[in-house]
Amino acid sequence: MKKVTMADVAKLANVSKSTVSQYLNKRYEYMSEETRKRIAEAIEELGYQPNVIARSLKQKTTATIGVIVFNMLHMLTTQVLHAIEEECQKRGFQVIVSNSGDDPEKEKRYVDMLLAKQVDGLIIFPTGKNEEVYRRLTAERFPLVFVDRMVPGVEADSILLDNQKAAEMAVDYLASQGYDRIAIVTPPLVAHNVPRMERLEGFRAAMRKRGLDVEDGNIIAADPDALPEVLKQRFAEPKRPNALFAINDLTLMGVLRFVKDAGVRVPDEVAIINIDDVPFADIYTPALTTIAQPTFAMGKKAAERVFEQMKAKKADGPRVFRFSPTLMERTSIKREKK
Amino acid sequence: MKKVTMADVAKLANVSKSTVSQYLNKRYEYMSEETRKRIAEAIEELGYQPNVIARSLKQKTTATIGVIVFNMLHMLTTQVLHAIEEECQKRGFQVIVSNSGDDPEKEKRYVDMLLAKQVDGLIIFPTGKNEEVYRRLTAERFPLVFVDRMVPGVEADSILLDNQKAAEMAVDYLASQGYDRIAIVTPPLVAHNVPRMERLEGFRAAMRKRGLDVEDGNIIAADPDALPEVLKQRFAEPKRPNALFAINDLTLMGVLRFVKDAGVRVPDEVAIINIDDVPFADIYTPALTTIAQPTFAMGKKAAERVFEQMKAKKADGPRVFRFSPTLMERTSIKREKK
DNA sequence: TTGTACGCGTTATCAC
DNA sequence: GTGATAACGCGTACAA
Repeated sequence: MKKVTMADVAKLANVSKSTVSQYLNKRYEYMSEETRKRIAEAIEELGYQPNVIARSLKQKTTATIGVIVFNMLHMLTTQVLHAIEEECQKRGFQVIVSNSGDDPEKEKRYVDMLLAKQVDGLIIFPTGKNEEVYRRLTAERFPLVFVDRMVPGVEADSILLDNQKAAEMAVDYLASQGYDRIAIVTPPLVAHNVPRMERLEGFRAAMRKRGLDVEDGNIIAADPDALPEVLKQRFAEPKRPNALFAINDLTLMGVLRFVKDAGVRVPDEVAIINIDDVPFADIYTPALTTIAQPTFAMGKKAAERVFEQMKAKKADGPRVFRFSPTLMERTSIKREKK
Repeated sequence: MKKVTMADVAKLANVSKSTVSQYLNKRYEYMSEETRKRIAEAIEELGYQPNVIARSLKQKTTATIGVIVFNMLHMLTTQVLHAIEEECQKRGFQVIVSNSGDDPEKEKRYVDMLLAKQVDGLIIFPTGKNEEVYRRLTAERFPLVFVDRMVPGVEADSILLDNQKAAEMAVDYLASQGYDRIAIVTPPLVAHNVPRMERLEGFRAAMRKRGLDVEDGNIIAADPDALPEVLKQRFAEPKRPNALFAINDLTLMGVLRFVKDAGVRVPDEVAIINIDDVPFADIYTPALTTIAQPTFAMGKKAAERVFEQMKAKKADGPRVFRFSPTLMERTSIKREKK
């Protein structure tokens, strides 16, 4: 069934393969009205579908880009992916998605597989622990864009949230409403996780600027699962925080779990703000004030950059794109406190 | 850089392309220890990467499957996709993801594109409005699996929730706790959307079995956006429902929006249950009782079926796989009411 | 305007 | 054991 080839069409239309090829590539000027019609009919009759593989072999381009993410289940990933896919479809490209599960070994394997499949570009949500692999790519000027995290020492386009600003936004808003004992809640801090560190740094800087203390006890780092317990302990100590800044949606879940279990009232006893605009933010009680990432714009940009790199064979210098977060003011923070 | 080909390796190792090919396909018996070593070295030295495209052209198989979903942003989609990807990676396959946005035209285009790219199989979350396309596929015995929705009249493997059972589960649980005025909340009912109809049917059947009335006013169908308003009106009428059964996560959001805005207390004034285990179910107050779909198992099965179809060239008869939902008992329903 | 011949990188089939 | 040589399906000079 699928064995209909150009040759078959040519034969039926009484022309040569090359003419059919011309037709397929819309170079109609090179043929008579007559033959054009015959070819069209032949194609229709046979239900001919060009074999993209054969074309790729010749042209060394597959109209496919590879995306490797470190966690497919993250909402951010889903949304960015969605935008990437949309942007690619517009250009007739398709997307191969791979999930590294944050495992550098897997990530490396997938890069190789994707390369072997001759993808025209790569968008990676990097584990961050494969410098050599990334570098090999950039050295060859292979179209590459990092998303969400960036890799120090690797010169590639990177699409990132303006993490410092996001943290600052949180602190500023909280402080402006009169909160002074603000704690940051984060997954364990690891140096290679740039955004995490940037958010912490932004937090520190903003607190300093506002003349607020950052006590050690108010940097709460724990795995999401352990978080409720850790928070419980912290709240048993003196000088409880009166505001919690969750660094992402996962830690937010830990925070919410805690306030629910411990019966801590929001925002009366503690205010909550977080990065990532979770879908249930405004049906939650109280509605959650959040700092949203422009996920769609980020995905779109990522795709655009790959295409630009594909076009411009010369490297126009890797760039870092910082996207501004948006404060979604709701009610998990009391206004004008004090 | 990437132009290292088999010929280069062959030259460097002083053998012919065929021998290199043998080596690559691990047919070591056919060569001396000696040459084998030389080839290995040559490959290493040149950093040779086989060109999968060329191989595909010859073998007519791409180790790639295509997935077309109707809404990439749905959580169900994400989770099923994740399982599919994992299952494919195990077998060295990769996944091209396309989003139809529930637009039949787009869906059709993507099927064609994917076919042109010679994918070895297709997993589709179907719009349901492309019967001819689907049928063309099954007629050619092309490996095809439907997920989430099924298409009447098209004989293909389908991975589905046991929708009747899910609805029954909701009604049974609600009834067993003493609720009698149960309303079903759903997006607009359209005939080609099989799961939606099945859930409604299951609801009706279960109510009948329990001897409960289904008043017209208690079948609440509206677009998610309009839902809060529609519910508000319904609750202004006499004989309010004392329990709401949301058919999926989207309508659940509408329901929650409504109870929040209208200040209706859950579960005191109205109980809530829904299909789809939303991530915030147990940090919500009250914790949401839900009926979870085994998304991971469903995705895994979908992938497995494609592979089985690929293997067994003869059609072993299309099958429908019904997955049993799980009741996640939480607190949005009062126990032992009355 | 249309046809011929060759190349793309592999694999398969035979000889040697 | 190893090596020519012919496919695979399409694009493209170049010739006609």
